[in-house]
Amino acid sequence: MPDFHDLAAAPEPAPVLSGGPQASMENVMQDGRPDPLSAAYNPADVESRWYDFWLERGYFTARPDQDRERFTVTMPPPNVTGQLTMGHMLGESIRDVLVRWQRMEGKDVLYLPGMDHAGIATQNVVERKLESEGKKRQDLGRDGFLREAWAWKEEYGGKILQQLRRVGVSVDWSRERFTLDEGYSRAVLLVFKRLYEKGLVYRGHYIVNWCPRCHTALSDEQVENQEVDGHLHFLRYPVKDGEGKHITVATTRPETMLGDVAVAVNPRDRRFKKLVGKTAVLPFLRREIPIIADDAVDPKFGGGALKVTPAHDPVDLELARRHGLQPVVVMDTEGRMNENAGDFAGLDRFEARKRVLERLTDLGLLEKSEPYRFTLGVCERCETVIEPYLSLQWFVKMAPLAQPALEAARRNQVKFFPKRWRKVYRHWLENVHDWCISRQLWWGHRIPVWYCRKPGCPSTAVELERPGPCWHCGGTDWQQDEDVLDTWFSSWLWPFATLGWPEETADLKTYYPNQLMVTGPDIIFLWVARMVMAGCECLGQPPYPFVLLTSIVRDAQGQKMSKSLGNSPDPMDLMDRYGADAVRFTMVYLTPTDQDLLFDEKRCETGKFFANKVWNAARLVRSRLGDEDPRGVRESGLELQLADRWVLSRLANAIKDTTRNLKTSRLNEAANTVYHFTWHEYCDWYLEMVKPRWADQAEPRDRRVARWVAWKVLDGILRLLHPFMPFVTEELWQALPHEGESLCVAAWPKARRAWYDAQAEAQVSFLQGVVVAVRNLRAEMNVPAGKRVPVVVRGSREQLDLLRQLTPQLLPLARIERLDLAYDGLRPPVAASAVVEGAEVFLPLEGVVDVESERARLAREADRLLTELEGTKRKLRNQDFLSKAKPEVVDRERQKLQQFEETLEKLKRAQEALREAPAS
RNA sequence: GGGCGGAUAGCUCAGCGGACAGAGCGCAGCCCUUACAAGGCUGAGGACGUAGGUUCGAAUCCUACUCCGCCUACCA
Repeated sequence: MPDFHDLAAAPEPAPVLSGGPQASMENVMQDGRPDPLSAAYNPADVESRWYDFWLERGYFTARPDQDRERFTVTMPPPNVTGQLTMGHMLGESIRDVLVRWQRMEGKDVLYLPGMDHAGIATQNVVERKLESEGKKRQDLGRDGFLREAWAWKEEYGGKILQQLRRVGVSVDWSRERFTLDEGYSRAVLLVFKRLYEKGLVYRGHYIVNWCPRCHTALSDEQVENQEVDGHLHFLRYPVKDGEGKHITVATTRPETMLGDVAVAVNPRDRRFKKLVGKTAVLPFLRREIPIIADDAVDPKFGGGALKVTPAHDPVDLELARRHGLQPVVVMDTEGRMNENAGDFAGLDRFEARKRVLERLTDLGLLEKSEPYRFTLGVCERCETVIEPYLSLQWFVKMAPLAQPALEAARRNQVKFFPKRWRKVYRHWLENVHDWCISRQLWWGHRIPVWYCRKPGCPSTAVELERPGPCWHCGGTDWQQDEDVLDTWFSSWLWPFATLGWPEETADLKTYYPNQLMVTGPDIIFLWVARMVMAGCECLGQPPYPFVLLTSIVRDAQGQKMSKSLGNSPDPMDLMDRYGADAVRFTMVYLTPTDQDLLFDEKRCETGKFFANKVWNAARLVRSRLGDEDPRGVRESGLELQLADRWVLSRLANAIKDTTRNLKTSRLNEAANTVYHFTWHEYCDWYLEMVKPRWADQAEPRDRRVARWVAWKVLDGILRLLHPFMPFVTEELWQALPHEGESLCVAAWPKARRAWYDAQAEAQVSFLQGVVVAVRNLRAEMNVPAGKRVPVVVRGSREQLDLLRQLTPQLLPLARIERLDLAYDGLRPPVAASAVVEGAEVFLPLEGVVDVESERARLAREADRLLTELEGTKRKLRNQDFLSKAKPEVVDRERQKLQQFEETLEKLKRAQEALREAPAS
């Protein structure tokens, strides 16, 4: 077995189950020794054991010095404030499946973990903590607060990473990164500086999304849109010298009228022709504001006139700038009306809205209020209503950065799976707005911009360190910008800043670009697109060639799982109750390729029961292996039986399908393939068929074959399953004869060409048909489950020979007492019967069976077949079908016809035979 | 307003041009058969959202519609 890691010095693996100290179960193996594998699988017991073992052996540590193909994936860094969610659980399961699979394929794997400092979220948490102590961040000052935040990070920050260990993620902890650690911070500041120098970072007064509760600006992507039922209010502004005339504007935010500087109408709107150029008088403040004409005004909306509030609306700001109008800010950073709001100063914006409406009503200036449905922006962190707010902020000019990112996708240098997300990505990049990156917070990367404080000196320096003397005035009194950078301004560097960039580290050279990104489609804009932009900008190539977008986890009602809704189970609790393997497997097994995952925790039983099934299959094989060591056995020297050839062929197919599904990112299909093969082929059929060959009285040479095949296939199953269920598979693999020291570095199985055996598959499929037919007849005829029955089969010589060969293995499968093969062509006089691939299976009645019900059953069966037959005949009578359909399709139809006719013929004879039978 | 998904068994999904439409869970019946009751066997259950069209043939391709979900947008 190839050994992919430099582990020559590693000692033998701990004999965990091979008679280890925990072997305390009462089960006894055939040879009388106690069996350490308990009858019921206990995940907690097993799962606590292996993670440290893997870590100690360094299996997860990437080795860039080795000459192997590499496979690099970075973990989307969870927030330091984080709690493991079901979304993480899914993402981590998927990533770890792929990573473990690639490791078993022999690649040099780097799965890099880390955390995000999560500016707003963390600052909120720390502020809340201070609040509970009766303190505010301002009391501590900036440095004091940061000390507090770091202390908090040290204490709680790694909690989610601890939780991830529980999941079993095979990450390289030696390369763990934090977006606020020293080297990483340097990379962030450097990118800011470089973009500034290229003119792609600029500072300016614009309308930003302001959260009055978090006291900071947000990017567009950090605002969530909610549909709300509100009102559209129609306000009347008196026209100066208008002889009592008014102009009516419509708004959902009446309080912003206090910041109005104009009323705008569409220049082509005849209704207002005479008013353009006149002056309106703003109620309360008596401010005289011009009535202007601008194309941006939609004459069909509201009354056709737009109130212009440049300090509180982006469209209005642009419009005002076109007309040289000065904005008036009427709110403070808390969302309260400020001194420009006249009598309303000091009121909260919503209170002010109420009062404005009341007083307008009193003055007869509120024309009407109509119910109106519109979208409202709320802060993604605290759900506070966002206030569009004019302020001085830093921005990234996005269009130039977007071009290479678009190009990369166009050239397929970045591919998306499922494909449709590419469109989403492209659409966003094509319409991207500039990115507001300054945040009025303390926790984060402080903006590396310095302003000379000498009065009148205009110097601004962008430097990672405090600059030397001012080149303009010679002063040294620099004031650093108070703001920090948006968290995503650091996250977008994740695929390479984690590898040491901007230093030319060995890691960077080896592991950039990464091979894969696995994340949720909800952060394509926020993160994925930006990472591609940053990768192209900083390293000249995209950070990874492939993005796998996972399902979003929702509850059974389709609602997104979230803490606030309380509809998300705690993954830790699930793992306690079902086992980490079970939850992992279930998530992957359930996740649809291109849809959200509606999750119900009860589904974890699928994984739990499956783990138990595998556990027990291994227990069986292990006990029947006796003291035989199958490892030395040469496959070529074995005389394989039909069942052996069949199961090896099925294994080959399972390996092929699982591997293909992993390659094409159909993880659920991959899980499904292993599940089905293990349970419904290996366990249900092979292990059942092989049991008689293990018996004491069985022929020793063949017993050896049966043992070897059972072991070999199980070994293959454990390998295939390991990425999905790392703990239980390692436990079992160690407990069975194995080569190498850990399953997680064992080779991914290869399907041997010689294993494929179409003939064996066809033959076993026939035998299964016979068994199922007998079971079916028994059930239909209400034969008591425990009763053994005689069975007679008529059929071709080949069919009968096949049955004869396998008779001993077949009998227990259908509780058959005696299998009579009618080489003489005789049929039992009175029997229930079924047809399998042309062969007739008889369950002689002999009082066991009710003749009437068998007649009815046969009639039903014949009826059904007749319908089929008719359909086929109809097709074959159709000239168009015969001439236009593909020849092989026509041919298949002819075969069907023949088969139906034969079967029907046999059913009829069975019916005739019963007609002569005495009623029971 | 634009865009994207979805609609198939009670539930969650697979099938995406040719044989009575499949799986898992759930349900019903029978079984504690010495790996597993976290198990085994058997079974019931479906106008493939609606209406048209293309085709020898449609759950599958096209068009329209209905209903759900998501994303996006400077009609205030």
